[in-house]
Amino acid sequence: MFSFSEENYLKAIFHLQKKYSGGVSTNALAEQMETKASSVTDMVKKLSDKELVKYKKYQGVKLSEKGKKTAVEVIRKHRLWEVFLVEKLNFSWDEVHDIAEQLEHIKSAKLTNELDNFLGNPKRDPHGDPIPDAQGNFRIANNLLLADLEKGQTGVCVGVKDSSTEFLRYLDKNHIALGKQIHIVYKEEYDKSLLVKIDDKELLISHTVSNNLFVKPIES
Amino acid sequence: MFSFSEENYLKAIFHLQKKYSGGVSTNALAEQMETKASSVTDMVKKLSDKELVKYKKYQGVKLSEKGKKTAVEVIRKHRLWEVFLVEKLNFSWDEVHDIAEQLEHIKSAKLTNELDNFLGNPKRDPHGDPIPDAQGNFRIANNLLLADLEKGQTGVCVGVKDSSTEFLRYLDKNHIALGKQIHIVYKEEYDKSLLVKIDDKELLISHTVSNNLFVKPIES
DNA sequence: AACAATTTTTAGATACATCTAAAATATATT
DNA sequence: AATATATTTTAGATGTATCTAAAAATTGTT
Ligand SMILES: [Mn+2]
Ligand SMILES: [Mn+2]
Ligand SMILES: [Mn+2]
Ligand SMILES: [Mn+2]
Repeated sequence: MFSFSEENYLKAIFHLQKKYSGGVSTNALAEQMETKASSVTDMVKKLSDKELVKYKKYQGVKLSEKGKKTAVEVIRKHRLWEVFLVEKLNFSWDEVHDIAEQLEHIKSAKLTNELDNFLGNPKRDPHGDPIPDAQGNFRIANNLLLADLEKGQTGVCVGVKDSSTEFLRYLDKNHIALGKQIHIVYKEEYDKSLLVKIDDKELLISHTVSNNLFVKPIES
Repeated sequence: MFSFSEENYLKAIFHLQKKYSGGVSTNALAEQMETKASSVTDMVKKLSDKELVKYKKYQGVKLSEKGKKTAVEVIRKHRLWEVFLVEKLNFSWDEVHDIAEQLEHIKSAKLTNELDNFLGNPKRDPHGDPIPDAQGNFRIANNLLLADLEKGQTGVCVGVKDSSTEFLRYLDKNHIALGKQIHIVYKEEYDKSLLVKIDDKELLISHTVSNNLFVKPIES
């Protein structure tokens, strides 16, 4: 099959395509992969030879159907393993990413699908990111950010956009977790900071934070 | 840490040391690793530089304490993952080895130890092989082979020496499994074949088979 | 349109793990 | 002890993934 490196590039291109829909630039990929542009060019040529991406010199890359399928399979494995680590092995949500980076490369369709069943076919990983099914379909969408809600609205926290250890620990510290209701008491126009109410306690959060929290608004 | 390749060599040396206690020869290692003697020499030099093995030209290799510790850690992971696959994910004992070959290289002490606890700290893997604890101690020994028992004796099947798919499927077909009692009705001196009784049914097995089954004799 | 700055590619090098073929060493046989 | 055979090592090559430095192409600015 494909090497770890190839799979990691495919995953990175998949994520960057959301932002750069006209084609992912060499530099953008280099930054994401924490490597040099020249290395990216080398790898992109190889992926192109294997028909995993469409690539024309100086014009960036896009995933082919085959490339997209492979990327989604890797993402599926990554997120299922994260659920396993948190649900079954007592890991906290800020500890699982690096291990999932390793586990996502294990090759066995049966393993992936049995793991999925064992975990009860979860639709989201511990950070609220959607888990594609065995056919590669994402069954839910992360729509709204907390920053998009208005004063008076309430949303249930369903995911995080930033899943860095730092952000996750900030959330833990302030008792913000997936499933919690967040009510917007006041929105400061100047810096877009929010005064919110969680578990009947008031908390002031910055736009940086509210812009990294996905919510599902509640009808009121 | 160490590369997959380095870890696989350490594991192979560990297993071969039982047979070649005076030092594992380059050719023996090459055969085990399914590679060329020249490749083995290259790798052995690298392992020696890293002080994982003791090596003198033309005299074979032995694991250092550090090398042995690393090998045992890899074996621990391999066998724990095999238990996980069989006990939790509905794999049969002849399907797990190749996947465990991948999973044994995942680097996370916490993962290994949490997995161990999750599985109830098993002492044996699905093939009856002993699983070392977090300190590297094997808590049980595979002592006797069925072929070593005499006419009239009974043993409980506790492990397999050969864990190839072919042998495991042969055992399944003949309803021989770990935990089963095997009584020796008659031993043919000419070819060492055995007439045994399992679940009150008689079965004729060859020396090849009886020499690959570990048993714990029952007092009678 | 010309020049400057940025981006991207190419050329050439390094490290790893492997190979083949040849040389060196050790072991077995007469 | 000399010779033949087997084992092991060395020398040199290949493929992958990475890097630095230089060249080429694109984009932005006067
Ligand atoms: Mn992750
Ligand atoms: Mn990865
Ligand atoms: Mn195994
Ligand atoms: Mn292995």
